[in-house]
Amino acid sequence: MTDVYRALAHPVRRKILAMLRKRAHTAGELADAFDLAKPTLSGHFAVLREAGLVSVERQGTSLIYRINLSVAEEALSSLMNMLGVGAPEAPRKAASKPKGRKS
Amino acid sequence: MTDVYRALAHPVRRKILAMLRKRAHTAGELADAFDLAKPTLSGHFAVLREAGLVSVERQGTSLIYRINLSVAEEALSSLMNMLGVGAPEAPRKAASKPKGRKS
DNA sequence: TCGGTATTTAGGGAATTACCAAATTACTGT
DNA sequence: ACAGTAATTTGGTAATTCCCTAAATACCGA
Repeated sequence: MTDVYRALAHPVRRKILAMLRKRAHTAGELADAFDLAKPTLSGHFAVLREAGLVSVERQGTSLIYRINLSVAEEALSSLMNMLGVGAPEAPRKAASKPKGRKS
Repeated sequence: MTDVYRALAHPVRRKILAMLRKRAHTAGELADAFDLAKPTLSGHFAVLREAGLVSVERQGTSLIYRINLSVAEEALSSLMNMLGVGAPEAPRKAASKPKGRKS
């Protein structure tokens, strides 16, 4: 679980996950979305892979990255459990945003 | 938000938050729960403070730490939003089976 | 004000992270 | 086999993280 939080701790990696949530992307497509060298992005991909947050499949010369939602949701569950807020198992209704009553 | 994820990325800090969810603790009580030197724990407290995840109040010679649930829940919301979990606009994409986990 | 308790700050070392350019691997079409 | 495209690995440096011991700060009671 530490690997997952660590992976989420970098803004570039969070943006990669957000892009992958919409659809799968090749490594090159993802790399083009950032103003960083490709080896740098390749390193970020490796962190996401090691956390289990993405999976990869070769297609010709390209590598297709996909988000692994079940792992990401586990992190979410763990966080919710730590905070003692409602579980995601049965989100029947749209969860309204918490209104903050303590402060 | 990066500060919050960064703070969550260390197991000691996550355990501190879990302890604080049950009740407020002094710095010394928290430090006693770990096999680490007190200055090390003090550093972890500082990371949590800078992320806004905890607040602190002096009471005599002790410092009382409390979890700041609203900030933690904001991180939760952000994560849920990033994953599209519990959100009204879930993508209806048929998830193709990712067969290979090459690693 | 002095001594004791609680906690942080200062300073330093080992390990990790983030970034880049250059080299390498994997695949495809000819 | 050769050249071209896609992506990773290698090797290097600067910045950051994590942990420690020692010193400083804040508070309290006598």
